[in-house]
Parts: sequence; structure tokens; C-alpha cells
Amino acid sequence: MSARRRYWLMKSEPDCFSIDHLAQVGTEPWTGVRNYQARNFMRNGMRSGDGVLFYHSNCTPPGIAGVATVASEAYPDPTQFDRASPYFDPKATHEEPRWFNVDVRFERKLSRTIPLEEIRRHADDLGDEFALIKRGSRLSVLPVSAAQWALLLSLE
DNA sequence: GCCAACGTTGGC
DNA sequence: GCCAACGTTGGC
Repeated sequence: MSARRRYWLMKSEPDCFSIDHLAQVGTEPWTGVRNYQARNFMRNGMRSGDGVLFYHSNCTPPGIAGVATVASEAYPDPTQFDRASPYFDPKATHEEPRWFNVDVRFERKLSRTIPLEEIRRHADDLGDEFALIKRGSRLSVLPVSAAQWALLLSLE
């Protein structure tokens, strides 16, 4: 019984963690997500093998820089328990962890970054509900439909 | 660096 | 449960 492969988009600031960094290390825990909606997508929605669009945010130009694969089920984000970490959460306990992460494996870097500005031009095809281009949306982990996945990668 | 939009916190 | 204040995100 295996569910169909799902697709996601995950944002990272390249100064902090970039597609090139992921290419070097191969697989990396995607820690530090501190938003409940994003957490729920990771914890409840992601399965090993799902596709990930690696998005570079807060840079010039922002856009999709690569493709990765979900490489684990979600598990408690260890940084929430680490007092030395900027992601430390004093309200989290091992008995009741608040934050979860998956491991993400490098797949490939795109031949070019697909800029957000260009993605916006396909708003009609991507749909009003696509969180990446929804006005004011800051969601850092968001679902991508199979059709959106195909469309976005066709822009490469 | 600016700032709009958003999510979270905490007083009441 | 309301909502003002605050901190953060992330495009520009």
C-alpha cells in the first residue's frame, strides 16, 4: 500500500542554506521550521520519496533553484531542544515536541534559477490558491500539485 | 534598508 | 476570546 508521490516547495535563504550546500552534503535535515502550517505539511503530508522544489528566498533573484527529494518521515526537530540553537524553543519537551523536520536529499540543481517574477506570469495556470504567489503569503513549506510541478519545471 | 503582510503572544 | 503589540518574512 503506497500512496502516490506528492510534491512540495520549500524555501531557504541561500545565505543560510543553499542548493549548492545541499549538493555538497547530499542529504540534510530541514530543521528550523517554526510555523505551524508549514510544520503540519511536513509532519502530516510528507512521505519519503516526495518531490521538493528548492526555492531561494530573500535574495536576488528569488526563485526555484533546484530539485530535491524527501528522504525521511517527519521526526522531532532536534534544534528545538538545543539551548545553543537560534531555533531553541523553551516550550518544547521530548514528551511533547512542537516542531518536526524531514531529511531532504539533493536531486539536481536547475540549469538556471526560475525567478519568482517569471513564475508570477503563469499565475493563470498555477491557480489562485498557489501559496507561493498568493499576496502576502510567507509560507515556507507548501504543497505543489502534479500539474504545478510539471509547469514550473517546464520553465527551466 | 524599507515596509507590508502576516503569525504569535499575552494582558485583559 | 479579543485584539494591540511585537517579531518575522521576504519582495522590492
